[in-house]
Amino acid sequence: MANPKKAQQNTILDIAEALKLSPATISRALSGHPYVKEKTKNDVLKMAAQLGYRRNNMASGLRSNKTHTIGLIVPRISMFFHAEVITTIQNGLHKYGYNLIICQSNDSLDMEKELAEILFSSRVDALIAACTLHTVDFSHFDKLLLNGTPVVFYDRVPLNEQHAAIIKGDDFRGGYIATTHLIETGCKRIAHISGPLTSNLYQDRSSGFQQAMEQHKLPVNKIWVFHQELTHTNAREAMRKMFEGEVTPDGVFTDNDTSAIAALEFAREKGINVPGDLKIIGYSNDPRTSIITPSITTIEQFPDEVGKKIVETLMDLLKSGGNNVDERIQPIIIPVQLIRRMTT
Amino acid sequence: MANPKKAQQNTILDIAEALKLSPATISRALSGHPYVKEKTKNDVLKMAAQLGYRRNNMASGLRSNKTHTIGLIVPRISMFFHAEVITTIQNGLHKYGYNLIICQSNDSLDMEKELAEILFSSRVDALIAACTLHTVDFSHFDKLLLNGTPVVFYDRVPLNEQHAAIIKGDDFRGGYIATTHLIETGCKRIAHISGPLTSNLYQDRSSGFQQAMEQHKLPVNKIWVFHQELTHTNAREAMRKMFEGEVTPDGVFTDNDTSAIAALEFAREKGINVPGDLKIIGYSNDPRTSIITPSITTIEQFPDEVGKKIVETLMDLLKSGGNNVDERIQPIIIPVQLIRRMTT
DNA sequence: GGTATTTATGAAAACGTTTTCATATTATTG
DNA sequence: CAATAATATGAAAACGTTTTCATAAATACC
Repeated sequence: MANPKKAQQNTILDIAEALKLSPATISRALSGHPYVKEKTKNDVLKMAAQLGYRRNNMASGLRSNKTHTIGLIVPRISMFFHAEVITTIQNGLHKYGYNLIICQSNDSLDMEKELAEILFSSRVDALIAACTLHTVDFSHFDKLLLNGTPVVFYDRVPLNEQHAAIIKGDDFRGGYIATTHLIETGCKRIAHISGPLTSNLYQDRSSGFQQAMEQHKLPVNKIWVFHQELTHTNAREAMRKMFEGEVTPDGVFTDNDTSAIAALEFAREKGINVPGDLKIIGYSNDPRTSIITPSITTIEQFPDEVGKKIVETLMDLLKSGGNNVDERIQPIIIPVQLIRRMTT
Repeated sequence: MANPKKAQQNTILDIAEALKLSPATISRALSGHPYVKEKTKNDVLKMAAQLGYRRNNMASGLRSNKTHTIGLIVPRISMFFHAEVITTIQNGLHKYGYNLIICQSNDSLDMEKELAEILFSSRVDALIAACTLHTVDFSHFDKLLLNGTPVVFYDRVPLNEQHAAIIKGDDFRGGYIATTHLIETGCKRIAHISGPLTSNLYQDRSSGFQQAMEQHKLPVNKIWVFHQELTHTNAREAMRKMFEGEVTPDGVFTDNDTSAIAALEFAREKGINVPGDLKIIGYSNDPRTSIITPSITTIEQFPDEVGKKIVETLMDLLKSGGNNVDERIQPIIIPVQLIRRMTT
């Protein structure tokens, strides 16, 4: 068992002393510098293992200005989409020898700002961020960018960012195909439970919704369009309001699956036949949508693809060392797909 | 917008120069040292803000040997229980000025070992770990402990660790009350779909199961007891095997909710009446269990409490600076609770 | 009013690496 | 075989803080 008396850690100097070599050579041997004799290298590696040596990342990072660490800011890791993206990113980065510091903003703008500062303080080599719903001004990321630190935004992204990479789902198309699907399955009176328009996500999905409605010459009933935080209770409340009216919707498109679940539960309780009298479509393909009865039609966002693209982009940016930053980086759009289930 | 030309960062020396003070004073002013004039402190703070100064954590950490960063190793962040625990930990630590590096082992022992090394390299002030199912030997954490770095294990924990703190749910009692509940609702032929016995979790839940059965003088049918990775397909396969036989179970206790869901789906497909002919109880109170029809009875583990206790314990350990390590730290057991739903 | 104490600051060392520069050794070339 | 190039190593500076030690200024005490 471990002896918890504070033990001083072995450093590069201990290896140097043991082998009668200079610390410089040890450093080179450990980091695979070409100009170091094969034998020396082996000796060093062996001695390092023997002494249980482990590089001190702070010393290394301070001197070399590289931390091999990448920061990630995300609203909530418990959201299915994000959990998947994060896992893909982490596994991807690991292959390149990078570590990930995962931080949650809890969808609070203040927290997001603070986390950006903290990650800057930690001198992460790059930053990945999925912003808050309320993030309209993205200037708290400027310090990183100014410093030449690559920043990749995904999901909730800035609209006019010159220097950061942007990766997002095709939200316009998502909104469009969801709405079109409702129309094609016979809906005439379609409601839209959407998120706040401060976020590009809901702007785009709303535009998609609008365009599909227009194209099929269907009127958009304004009191059936909600822009609100996409919580279970908010969605329920929206449903309650709509079904108080004389004319009620025969289709509901919600911008996330939690709201779709709430809508379905409301319908079940009120004895509204789904999909007979009311069709429901959600967004994100949360595992819960396939488990509930009836299972919910939704939009798949391919978190895996998003994650992969983020890693790929990041590696490019890190390799180019902030050289190609002058050319405006084009946003990358990941396609979406309709997953048809029993609610439509 | 940000100018991406590599800009050198402002340091403590820039502030010192601007104010004609020494770097030492700046450092003291910024870290709230008592012996610094109020006016000086204000000047420094103002100038720091003006220059957009942010402490370099690597330099700071290297010198002071404190990183204000805590490492977390977890099998998967997407597991509901862990996501909740992590969120509580992160929010809790944030209040004390600590940051969290979240790492996933993907339930791979090799990865867990590597992550422990990496986090040691980063000289985290402490480590929190929920181990792999296959972690039997915990010696890869010894280097941290040897170095005086506090380690807190939770969920999947070592059994004979002298120096680390241990926080776990009451798995024995969980197994016991789940089984007892099945018995009390009339089950006579109870199956147990459990995880591998390498992990304390499933050892304890199995013991609870055994004891409840014995106490009620019910026989344990060995071919109805499974120890396997708790995946959807494994659980399905177990169900298939059991329901091939002549005598079939009238109650199934599964050690996680994914398996319970699989069992329920199997029953639905085969037209087995739940809870009439078969009762099912899961473990963890995953949100999916309350959404599925019929909703699944399960065991609540109070991830929030676990998270809070972890933070509390950690802060104690960090305050005491590894002084009270000689007294064996007692494991902390968090109570569990039966959540009765429609499958029993 | 002199001594002791507290408060406030600076100079310089220290943390553990990496890297530049210099130099020594070995290999290659004509 | 001399001259050049490539390989291999070491000395010392550097990264940006914190902290120890020293000292100066202000305050308290008898």
